[in-house]
Amino acid sequence: MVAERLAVEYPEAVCELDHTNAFELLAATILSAQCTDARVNMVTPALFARYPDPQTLAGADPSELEEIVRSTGFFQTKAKNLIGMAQALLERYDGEVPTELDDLVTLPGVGRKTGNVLRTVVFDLPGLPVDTHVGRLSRRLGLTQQDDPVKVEHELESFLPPAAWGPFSLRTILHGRRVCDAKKPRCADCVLEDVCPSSSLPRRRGAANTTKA
DNA sequence: ATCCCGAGGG
DNA sequence: CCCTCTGGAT
Repeated sequence: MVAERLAVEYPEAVCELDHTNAFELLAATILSAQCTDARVNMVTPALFARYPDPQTLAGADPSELEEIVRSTGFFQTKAKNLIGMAQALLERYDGEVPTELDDLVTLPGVGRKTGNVLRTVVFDLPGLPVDTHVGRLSRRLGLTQQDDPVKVEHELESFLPPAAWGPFSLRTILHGRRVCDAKKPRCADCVLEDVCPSSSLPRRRGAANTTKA
């Protein structure tokens, strides 16, 4: 139900982190932690020009890399993770980005959210990235009561078909940014208002639909 | 003051 | 479970 409505509203939801291959998306997604994708897209042109592949990134000078990624926040950690990620790709994966989540999450700076982004965006494999938007909207919509992103991910995956995982995540993120933002959700402009238990709009008793998805 | 496509460590 | 890491936008 909710997933279908979002599909109608955002038919072409895409990942907005600029990239031309899996390695670039991996680096961009590592930088996206607690940072807007627009900000990430401001630094990645210089990043990819200076370090176009795992070989060059693995040998990067930490302070030079820190200056390039500084404006994305957590810059010391992110620079260290980017170098470690590139070294791990060379040492353990022949310089290629792995496709299995269990492999992806062994890379420095890569957790389930980042791994699932890679799977659904560049590998066309099942992956449900649960970021702050997906967690917040899933709770507001009554799709889960969980707070832990891993538990949210598993609960959503239990009633959504694998082919819908990625698109649901991308559309939920778009809806979270445009309409259902953290501070002041615009319920009057929301296509899910009639089925949302958290809607701030007046509504007659019992009008909210309780079925999931 | 609060949030942004989090992850790692204790 | 908690805490820390960080800058930019609103």
